[in-house]
Amino acid sequence: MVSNIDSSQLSERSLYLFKSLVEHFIEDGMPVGSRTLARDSKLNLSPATIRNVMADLEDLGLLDSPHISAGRVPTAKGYRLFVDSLLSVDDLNSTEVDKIARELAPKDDVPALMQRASSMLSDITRLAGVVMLPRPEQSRLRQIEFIALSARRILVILVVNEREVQNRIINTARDFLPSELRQVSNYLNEIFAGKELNYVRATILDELEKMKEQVNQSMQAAIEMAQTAFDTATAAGPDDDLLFSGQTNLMDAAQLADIDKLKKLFESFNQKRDILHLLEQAINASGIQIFIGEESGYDVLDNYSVVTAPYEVDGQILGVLGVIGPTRMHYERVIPIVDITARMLGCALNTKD
Amino acid sequence: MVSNIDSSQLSERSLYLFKSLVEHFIEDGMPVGSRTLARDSKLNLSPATIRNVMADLEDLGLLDSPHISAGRVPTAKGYRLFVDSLLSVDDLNSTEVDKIARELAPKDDVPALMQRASSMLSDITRLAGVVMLPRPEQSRLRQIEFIALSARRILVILVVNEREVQNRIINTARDFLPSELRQVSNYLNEIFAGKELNYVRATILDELEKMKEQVNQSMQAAIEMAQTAFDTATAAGPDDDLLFSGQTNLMDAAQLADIDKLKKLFESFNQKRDILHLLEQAINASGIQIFIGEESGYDVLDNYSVVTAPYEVDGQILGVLGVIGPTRMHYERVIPIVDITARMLGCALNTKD
DNA sequence: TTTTGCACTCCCCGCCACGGGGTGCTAAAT
DNA sequence: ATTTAGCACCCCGTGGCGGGGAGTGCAAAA
Repeated sequence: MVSNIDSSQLSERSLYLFKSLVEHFIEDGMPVGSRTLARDSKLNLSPATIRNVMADLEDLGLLDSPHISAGRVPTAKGYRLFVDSLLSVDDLNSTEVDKIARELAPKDDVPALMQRASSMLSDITRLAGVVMLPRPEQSRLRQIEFIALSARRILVILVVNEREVQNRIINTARDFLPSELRQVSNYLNEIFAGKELNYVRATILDELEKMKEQVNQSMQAAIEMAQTAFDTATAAGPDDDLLFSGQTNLMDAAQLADIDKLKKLFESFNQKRDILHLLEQAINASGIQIFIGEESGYDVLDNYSVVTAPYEVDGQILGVLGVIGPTRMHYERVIPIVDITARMLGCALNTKD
Repeated sequence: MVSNIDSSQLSERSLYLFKSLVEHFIEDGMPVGSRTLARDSKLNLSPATIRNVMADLEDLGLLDSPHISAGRVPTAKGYRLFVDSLLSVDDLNSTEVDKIARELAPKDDVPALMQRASSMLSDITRLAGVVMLPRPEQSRLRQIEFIALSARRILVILVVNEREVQNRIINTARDFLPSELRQVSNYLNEIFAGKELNYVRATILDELEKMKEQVNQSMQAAIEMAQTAFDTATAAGPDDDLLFSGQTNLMDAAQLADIDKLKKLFESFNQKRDILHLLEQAINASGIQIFIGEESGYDVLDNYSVVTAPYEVDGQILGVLGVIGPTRMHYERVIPIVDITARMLGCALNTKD
């Protein structure tokens, strides 16, 4: 982060050479030296000249050499410059766009849709895909119903956001009749309908608690049941709000040395914590967001980049999706894919409501 | 499978040596030769003698030598003999038993319990754990309810096996009043309650179809709705009936060559198909079941073993759980762990009902 | 400012030698 | 008839050595 390089600070030529170097490296993963660069770039420059330029770029922290006398390799800072200022994004080949559109047709329920979005991302990019599900804070309660399983075991059904359904089973201290349950749910629906889930939890339940003495017995029961229901509801929430797929794609080029890092990365996929935090950062900065290597602040991501885009419905951001792969990835391809997938997912979610 | 070796076909001594060889190899993963074996076994035999024995064992297909002049390594057939006749199973250290018991305390819903069982297995064995969820065939429908989301969108709730809940949203051709829905669900509950899900799908729905003309309009609606509900219900079923965990444990010892196999294995975890089939085989043979290497018939499992045990409630097998790891695993530890986890899971499921 | 020339560095590869751990076989010992 | 000793042999892993290749930095020429 310290002193990022701005493209205006460098000559046209340096930038051009830098760009081709990065492209070259992304292509075949080997440190690239002055000779190769001299050969491949249209500029008719001798290797020596290019060496000078490269030395300057190295001083600026854009390049690194694994050893003296190997070629140069882009640093995280280098990728940053490349991605921010130098990258010319591919136009997506229309069969791919079609494929995305087809897969994300709004034909079934939200979780399945999300799952397909994630698989899509990994399939097309041949990297790992990730989709962050809409955070529960943004879910509005639409309806609450109670069904008696037996006299004291009651199934609570929360309908959220028009399409999501959550269930809990709660055990009550005393028996309830079906008619009583209907009363309770009517009462709660009146209070809760349209409210935000967290708001319900944080505020309304407290208020209800306070007025508990002033209402009749049925309503007291209602309040208690609501409390238990939302209590257990909290617990189940933030567990599976990340959907990964295609992790195995990352095993492709893995060298012996990498496998250890890869293991750590996979573990952090399982724990979800780090990745979740990262995506939460991305949720606010609307538009494509790219985290390169350890600059993300999570050292499991050393040597890996994350490309994210938020998806939204009616201008309201619901979540984030993206792709995780080696820093040395084809950004020019990945970026538009992530971008368009986010848009299409937004559409798919929209038309369903 | 061709001509498995029976321990009675071999001399006491051969068996003893074979056993120590396997143990030795499991311990440190290197081919073991006559010298080492002569040194470590209490028998006072010269390496030469042991070489003779080993040559015999190799002829029987129990051992293999990676190259002439490396030590010997057990074959799948060898492991089979070892596991079937030679293995002395560890007593579980009581802190581990406690841990399992604590984690599998029946404190919450079935999916979470299953998930914890899987994590447990992988944590304690340091291998990959897998739990197969109760197959839908064995689920009895307990209750069916309809909730109106709007006039034409109806939430169907299936309560299955006392504790599982499934939801679908269906769209109807005409409007329904809540009172009408109550009628419908009463009607369907009367017919369906206690029936097996698949049976309902396969048989009852057909019968209903036939008698459709003879009943009144409400009942016709009921029949139609039941049809749609169970239609969509089928689709969602067999997707996530396997819970894996601790896959990353398998990356520990992975050599460069292994990583390719490992990738294939991980991919088959994702597709679930092969593993599912394997576990389905295990569901009938009650008790611990061990699949060694490619003898399972799935070549992704080449060099990996699967140790499984069915878990049951009231003598009724609900599913299978197990552990996947390199053929070279500590069976004497893994087996009792899988065994006891299956039992405890059974208990946990039982006390909840 | 760019290029040429040069000395230098480092990795990679093949080669060789060698030691260690193993083997099979045969002949001797028990 | 087993078991052991001895022997020749195998083959992997390591380490040292040399050369070729790719790349570098620097100084001097263009």
